[in-house]
Amino acid sequence: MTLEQSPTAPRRSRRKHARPSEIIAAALSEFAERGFAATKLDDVAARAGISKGTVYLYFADKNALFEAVVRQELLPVLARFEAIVDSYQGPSVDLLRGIAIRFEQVMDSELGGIPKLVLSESGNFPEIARFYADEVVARGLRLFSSILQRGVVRGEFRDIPAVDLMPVFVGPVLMMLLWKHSIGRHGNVAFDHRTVLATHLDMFLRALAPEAPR
Amino acid sequence: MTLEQSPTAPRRSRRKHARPSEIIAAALSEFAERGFAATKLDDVAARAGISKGTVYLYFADKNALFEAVVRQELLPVLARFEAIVDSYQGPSVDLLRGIAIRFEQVMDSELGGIPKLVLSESGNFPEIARFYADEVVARGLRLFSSILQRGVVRGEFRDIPAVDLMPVFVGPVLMMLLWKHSIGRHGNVAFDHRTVLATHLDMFLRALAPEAPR
Amino acid sequence: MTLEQSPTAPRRSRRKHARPSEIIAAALSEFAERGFAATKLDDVAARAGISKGTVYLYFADKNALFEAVVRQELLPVLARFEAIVDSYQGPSVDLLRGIAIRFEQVMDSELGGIPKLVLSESGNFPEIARFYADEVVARGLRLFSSILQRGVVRGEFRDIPAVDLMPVFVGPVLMMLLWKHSIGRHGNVAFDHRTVLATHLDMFLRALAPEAPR
Amino acid sequence: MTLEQSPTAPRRSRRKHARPSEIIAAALSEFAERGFAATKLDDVAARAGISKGTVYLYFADKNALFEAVVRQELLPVLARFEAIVDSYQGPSVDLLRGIAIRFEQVMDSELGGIPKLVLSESGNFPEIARFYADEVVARGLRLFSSILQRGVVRGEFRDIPAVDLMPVFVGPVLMMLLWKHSIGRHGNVAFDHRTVLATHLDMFLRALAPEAPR
DNA sequence: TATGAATGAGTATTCATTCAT
DNA sequence: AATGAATGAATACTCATTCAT
Repeated sequence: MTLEQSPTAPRRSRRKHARPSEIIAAALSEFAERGFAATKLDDVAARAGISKGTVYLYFADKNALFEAVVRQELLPVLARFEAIVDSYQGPSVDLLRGIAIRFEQVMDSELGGIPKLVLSESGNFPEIARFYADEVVARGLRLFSSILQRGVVRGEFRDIPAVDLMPVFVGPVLMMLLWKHSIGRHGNVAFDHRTVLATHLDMFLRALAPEAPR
Repeated sequence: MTLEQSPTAPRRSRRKHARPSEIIAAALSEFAERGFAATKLDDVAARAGISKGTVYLYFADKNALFEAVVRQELLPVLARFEAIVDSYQGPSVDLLRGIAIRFEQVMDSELGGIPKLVLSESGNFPEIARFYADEVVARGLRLFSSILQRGVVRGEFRDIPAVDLMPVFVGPVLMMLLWKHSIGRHGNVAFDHRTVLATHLDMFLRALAPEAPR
Repeated sequence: MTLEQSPTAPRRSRRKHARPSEIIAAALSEFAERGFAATKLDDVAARAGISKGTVYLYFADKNALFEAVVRQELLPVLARFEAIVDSYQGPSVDLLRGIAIRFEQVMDSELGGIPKLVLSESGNFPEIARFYADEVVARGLRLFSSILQRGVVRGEFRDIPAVDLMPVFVGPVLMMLLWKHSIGRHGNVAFDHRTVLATHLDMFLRALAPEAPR
Repeated sequence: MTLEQSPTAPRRSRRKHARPSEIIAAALSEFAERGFAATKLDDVAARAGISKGTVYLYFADKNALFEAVVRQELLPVLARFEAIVDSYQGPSVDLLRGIAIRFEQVMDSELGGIPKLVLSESGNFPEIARFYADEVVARGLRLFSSILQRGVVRGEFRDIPAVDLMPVFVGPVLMMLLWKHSIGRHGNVAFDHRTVLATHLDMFLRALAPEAPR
């Protein structure tokens, strides 16, 4: 009888605060899988284990949910990246390697769906696109720029404008990310993350190294 | 009888044959802008200058139209690339440069929207994704591989597996492409195609060059 | 065989122009019966003999339909009243009687539901209320005022401000109208239009007559 | 023990008994403003200063609340009117004047919204309509009839059937009432209660007066 | 009693698809 | 061939009602 007081009993109140993020997580999966328009709130709710109406207790409408997904998931990641760079002491080459490795980790989480989402929906959500461009990409660019500066100062890197270099650095990583969340799931072409990114990093650092002195 | 020679008569029948591709072109623009689900056939028809019902004279349904867009637009481009590579004679470095430049041209055409489209919709169109992976990417990989081989044989390139290298080569190009067709339209971050891709090519070739002999 | 060309054949094109007013008529009935919020567009469509979607070909949404019902049905009636008054020549007493009789006719048509509707929904449709106040009531007041003036000039009526007198004249008529479209349909109290309004008119004219000279 | 004498303790239990009528008052305002279907129980609860769930402690459902609003608010008023008439001694003309004045007072209270409500919702609540017709209107008619009788007996009024006369007497009053609670809130037509009703009463009594003997 | 989180039936609205002209 | 009016299935969103706390 007393066993009925199982540890899951206070489900209601405990879940209350978890709800928004549970919903966001479910929504991210669905949006990334099908895109905004093709995602049914019914499915989001089902995946979150709640009913349709409950979604509306926490988000005004489908758009607001979408925006929450993009905004709330990305910023913490960026902040973590910035913290790492700020506190780092050793050689810039290792810093860049560390960043690349963490990128891979993000890629393997559900978070990896967000870039695909923003890309796909920027036509329908100009504000999200602007947010992403100004808050994520621009911030990422500053971060990348500071890493480069550091390397240049320390004589480890050639001095190339960060705006021109970032797409070169990010492009292959992003491509693998998108690949994994879209086409890569089907068909028979198999890229191997590890070796691709290792190759990329090797090439990138090799090409960034200062000219060998004669 | 003589009326048949009116100047408008031939225009009609001429258009008759152009219709499908006019519709495909219109559909590509709309799909790329909004995604499959959010695109209304009304808008496609309007953009093609015809009525909604007419679309159904040429395409069974919206899905068929989408598949036609992806299939019919891409294959000719690929074929052209293959022809170029097959007939090329000079140094591999120049070949790679030439490919990169043509890539940029594709990027600037409406065709650039297709990768974004396939990416976005692969969750909803597994067949398209498979088609793209197997017919486009795999074929592109073979092409890229043959260029690399050529360079290796001629002593111009280091010998690195094409599967690992292609994402490194394509990633930055694709990224600029996607950027241009999505986020880049909004916000204040401005990448410059020319310099980014020039930087990329320079870095790539530099890193691919054989080790300088001591 | 040739009989197939029955006179109902061109149903499609003939109805096209009739559709909006058919829908408005159906909507008036439903709105008047149940009120705006409780009316289902499905029911409106069914009553008009069309499908739900068709309503949206002619009206942007439920609100627009409601506004069309109120606006398009009332103005013609008002105009007819004004025309009658303008062209009338005889004694003002008879004019007033004529007006009252026509009022009764309106009452017996579906149009009678509109005042009830405007009344009921003025809280939710301030614009409709304003339109009704300024375009219908104010115009009616001017009309009533001109009739009164006429009578005063001709020595038939005492001189009482129209703003104060109109509710006295209209109130009983309106009450019978509302009664008929609402409570009167239920319960066991039976007012008889004819005698009530005859009594009203008699009382009104009697009270409006100039003091008998001593 | 002594804590029970805290000043807040009695307030609570005092309110406990007031709750239903507080809810009814709040509901009346909301129903009158928006109609039954468009009224949200959330808003009623908020206006009553309680939570939505609490409404269900006192009323089975929204319908029951609506019926309570109409039933419980009207009957006491009617009873008061009847008491006044029963105990009145003086001239019938003054009685009628007194009734009219009290009518005005009711008009200015929230109670004035009830007729509008019953009118608007009689289509959806036949029982309410029947109740109103049989319990309120019929009873009012009896009341009015007894006043008339009194006047006729005393030689103050002409003898006109009450069924025909009541709408003439009530119509203008009701119209001002409805006006105030609906259209009159918007637009620029301004009727002045006092003078309109004074005019009405004057006209009515003048027309009801017996023919002057020659 | 009182709360307010959760539910899901009910509706407005959209849009791919059909088909009479 | 081409049209565009008509359809109705599909889906976002609301809100009365329930119930664990």
